[in-house]
Amino acid sequence: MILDRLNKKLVEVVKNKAAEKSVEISEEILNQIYFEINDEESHGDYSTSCALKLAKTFSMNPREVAESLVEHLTLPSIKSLAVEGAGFINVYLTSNEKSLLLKEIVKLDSEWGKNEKNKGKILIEFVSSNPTGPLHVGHGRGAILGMALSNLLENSGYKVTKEYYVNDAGRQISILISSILVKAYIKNFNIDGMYEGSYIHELAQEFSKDHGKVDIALKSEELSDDKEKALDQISEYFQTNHANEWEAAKNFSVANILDTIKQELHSFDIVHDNWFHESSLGSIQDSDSDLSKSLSAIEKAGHTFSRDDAIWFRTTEFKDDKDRVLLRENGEPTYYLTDVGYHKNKIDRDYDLCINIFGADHHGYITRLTAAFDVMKSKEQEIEFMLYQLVNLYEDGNKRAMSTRKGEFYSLEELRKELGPDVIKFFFLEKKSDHPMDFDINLAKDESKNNPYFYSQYAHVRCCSILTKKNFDPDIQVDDKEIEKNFDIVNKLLNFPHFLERYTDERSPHSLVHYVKDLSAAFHTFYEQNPVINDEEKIENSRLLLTLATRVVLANSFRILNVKPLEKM
RNA sequence: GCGCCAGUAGCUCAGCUGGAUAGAGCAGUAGCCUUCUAAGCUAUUGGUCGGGGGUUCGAAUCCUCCCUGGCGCGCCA
Repeated sequence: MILDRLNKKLVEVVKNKAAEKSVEISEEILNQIYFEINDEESHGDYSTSCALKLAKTFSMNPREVAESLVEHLTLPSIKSLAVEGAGFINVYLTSNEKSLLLKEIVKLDSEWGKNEKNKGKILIEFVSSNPTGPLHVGHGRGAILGMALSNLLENSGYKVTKEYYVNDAGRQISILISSILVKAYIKNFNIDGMYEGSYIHELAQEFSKDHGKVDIALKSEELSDDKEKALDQISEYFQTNHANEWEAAKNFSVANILDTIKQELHSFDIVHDNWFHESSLGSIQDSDSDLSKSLSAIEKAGHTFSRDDAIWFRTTEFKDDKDRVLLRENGEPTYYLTDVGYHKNKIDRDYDLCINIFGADHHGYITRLTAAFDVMKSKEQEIEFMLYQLVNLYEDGNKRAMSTRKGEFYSLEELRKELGPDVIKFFFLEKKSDHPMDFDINLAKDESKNNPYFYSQYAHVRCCSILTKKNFDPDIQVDDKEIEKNFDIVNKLLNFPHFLERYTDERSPHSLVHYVKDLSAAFHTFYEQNPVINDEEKIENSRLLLTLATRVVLANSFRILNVKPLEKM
């Protein structure tokens, strides 16, 4: 890549200069010796401010430093170099170099933008919503983010495993099963806190069809006034008196709801490689289970203590505000311990990096999970978190009301049926994830340039439409002037791999969306001002080259964003 | 009270590992269709980057204090 060559050369020249002057350049400054990509033609294709940073070390003024570096910065692809402003060095590439690079893009096609620089194994966990109901819009944001980030990471060489953690044990699941059994067998019985909604009704109906009549002796009058206690009493009742039905209902409902979730994710082209069940972590009684292994790992490291008959993890040693219980007074593991056990399992599967995508309301969890991870991990393993905030739906300028009378969030399925999956993906990815988002439904439905999704797709469609009429011919000469005329578009296309690298390192898929919008805008401008199909063969072929390269880059970007590029509209 | 995230144009947001005049879209204003889809393009109006200090050649970007908003602070999951 041209930028890599430039940077290598620059560092070499700077080091020579330092040797000549017998001065030492600090590591910190050395890391700042590089060229940046310009988005404005006035400063050339690339520029560096390294002369300003080196001024002190070299005890010269910045412009002098720049001048002395420029003398030695010669490469065949460079047309000219200039020292401008306070001491910036600007590089102008030859237009012939640009033409050659564009031809390279076209040749590489879907490979353009990929790199193999990174070798690590990454586990990325996302969605992981409880199998107690359908996905809501907020889950959708996490799902879409996770998928795009996975694609970005894979694109730059990482080996990525996408995983969904299924909370198929614990109290919420018990309440779900109770809710279904109650709905199936008892009339007019309702406790605050039980799951509701049409899906519960349907599951109950289907379950009772398969399992015939069951006599239930449970009476609401006998339950505690405390609704939380009452919920547990119901679970207990079923588990002792109707153990078979309980087991059956559990398997049936979890499988069913999980299936619904999986289908919804599939309609967004989101596919996990692995569905990890909480129940597979085993029990604390089994010393070979992940649960037990994780607990003893922390104990062995000397970070636990006993208090009130519970076992605690001294997480305050890891900047947590309070210590955390791992094993409860009653001998049962806390939710925290199961999560620690899950992460022990991830560690043992030998990933270099574990990325967790969490709803921002779970951010309080980061410190304690990191603490456990750091205690249990081996060598250079790392953990990283990405948070996503709420999505507010707006329509006609008003916030759209919550979906159900229970104040639940809008379901993802409803939104998808209203808008289609791809526009939702594009909109969700456009905003930084760790920021609450206002989603404008009217805008998402709009089919004009106001809607960035359509605007970007339309650029791709225009490329395709031209290319069906005539295609770029590599055997016909290209007019370098035509290439040079279109700085914006060429600059974006040539540096695509660098941009992707940055977005990967920054974990910022939203930047890729902005890139796509910018490239689309540059292409629309080009389209209006440069009729591609043309009598001048060389000019036509040059414009076809630009069109084809744009189509390649837009398609590759859409692929990473997990959005299907349209060829016709 | 403590912690995390944020406050940039009328609106929705980029820019934040410090760099050359703070960007885009919408909304506003003025233009462009016998020509590859006008589902588009061009020009233009609009900002003491929440406020005060500091660090330096240089701060929207780093540090610090304050103000405002969102979220979180269970032997729940």
